[in-house]
Amino acid sequence: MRLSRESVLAAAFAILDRYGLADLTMRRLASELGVQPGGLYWHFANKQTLLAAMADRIAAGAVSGAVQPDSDYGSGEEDWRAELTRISGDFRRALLQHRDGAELVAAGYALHPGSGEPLETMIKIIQRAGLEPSDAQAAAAALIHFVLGHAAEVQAHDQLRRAAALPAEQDRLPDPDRDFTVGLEIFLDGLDSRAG
Amino acid sequence: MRLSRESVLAAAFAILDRYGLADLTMRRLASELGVQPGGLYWHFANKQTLLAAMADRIAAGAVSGAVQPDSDYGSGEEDWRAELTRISGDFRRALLQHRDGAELVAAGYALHPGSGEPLETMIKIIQRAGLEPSDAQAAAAALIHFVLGHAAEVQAHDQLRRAAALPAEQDRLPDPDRDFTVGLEIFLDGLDSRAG
DNA sequence: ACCTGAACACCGTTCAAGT
DNA sequence: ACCTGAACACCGTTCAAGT
Repeated sequence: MRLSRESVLAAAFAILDRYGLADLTMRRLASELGVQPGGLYWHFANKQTLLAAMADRIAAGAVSGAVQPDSDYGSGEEDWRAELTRISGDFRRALLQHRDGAELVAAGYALHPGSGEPLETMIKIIQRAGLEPSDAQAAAAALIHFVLGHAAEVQAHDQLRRAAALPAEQDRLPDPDRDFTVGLEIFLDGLDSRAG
Repeated sequence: MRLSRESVLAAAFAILDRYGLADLTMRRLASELGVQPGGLYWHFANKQTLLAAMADRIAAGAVSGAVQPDSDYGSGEEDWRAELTRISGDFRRALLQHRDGAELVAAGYALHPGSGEPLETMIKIIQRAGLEPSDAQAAAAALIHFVLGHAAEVQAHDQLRRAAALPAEQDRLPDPDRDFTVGLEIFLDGLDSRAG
């Protein structure tokens, strides 16, 4: 079978989901595709580029739902809160969709910060909430960092459970969903203070 | 010269600061110490253990300043805000002290979340501010995630500048210090809402 | 255009054997 | 107790050469 960027990406995601980021090596990926390691380098310049493409795909999946267009500006004064809640939840869900997704996206995020769709969207919404541009940018970055860190912690704990081969859902984190909600609400309340 | 946990750690920090986390390999560390790679494994079970020890040391350096003891409880009702500001700033400074410090601590943080001194201290302060324990835990985790993510972004940008060999302080991030302050203040305002 | 073969320069870790 | 020597089982990347 012929290779393509798409088939390489698909195989990469398959390895990621089944075995985790540590086992996603170029050699393993090649052997899974029935190809020599060097063959991959015709489609991706290097491993970093491949990982960045995966990260972009994960992050892009978080903003499928269209955001309130600017034309609907005056439709509601508190809509920014609902929109920020939704997009943060979507981003979190996208990260948790793939094993080690948060770590992968966080690594890629470092390379070209701002390429991430969620960030740009959040900045706009926060500006609409009443913050000036530089504050909105700082606030959006903070929100992204919270979501990434939260998801990374959840997935790190998943990995510990796997390693220890814990039988049941025993020592789960107390309540990750609630931790996320609480953290998000605190942040939104803070935004409210600064906007009002 | 005889090896020791301490001398190994010192050499590891020297490599970290001079060449970065990617160049901190067991083999390089061994050669820097004039020793065979296998020799390191008498002092540290594996690389992960060594990195965790480094992360602990960085994080521990952030809480050198003693925190308001519980006995001084009633000394001021808004002290939690100042204390949280100080400890967050200390933590951030500790992370930025060593090259790739945030990435290192974040990775170790995943292994035993809660071992970090800063987290425990923050939880106590936030409880003192009026949040119930489970909320305080979620809030402190969120704050840690923000600081870690912020510092990681700053250092990732440092690395990009190094790689590109940019001549001057040109394309610095707009203003990392301000971004940190803004993000922190938004979070503290949110805590205030929830506490009051 | 797309991939193979084969090499280069590395890794982390183990473990008998030495001192 | 502490380290050497030497191996094992890997890595990412390059690049002439094939098709």
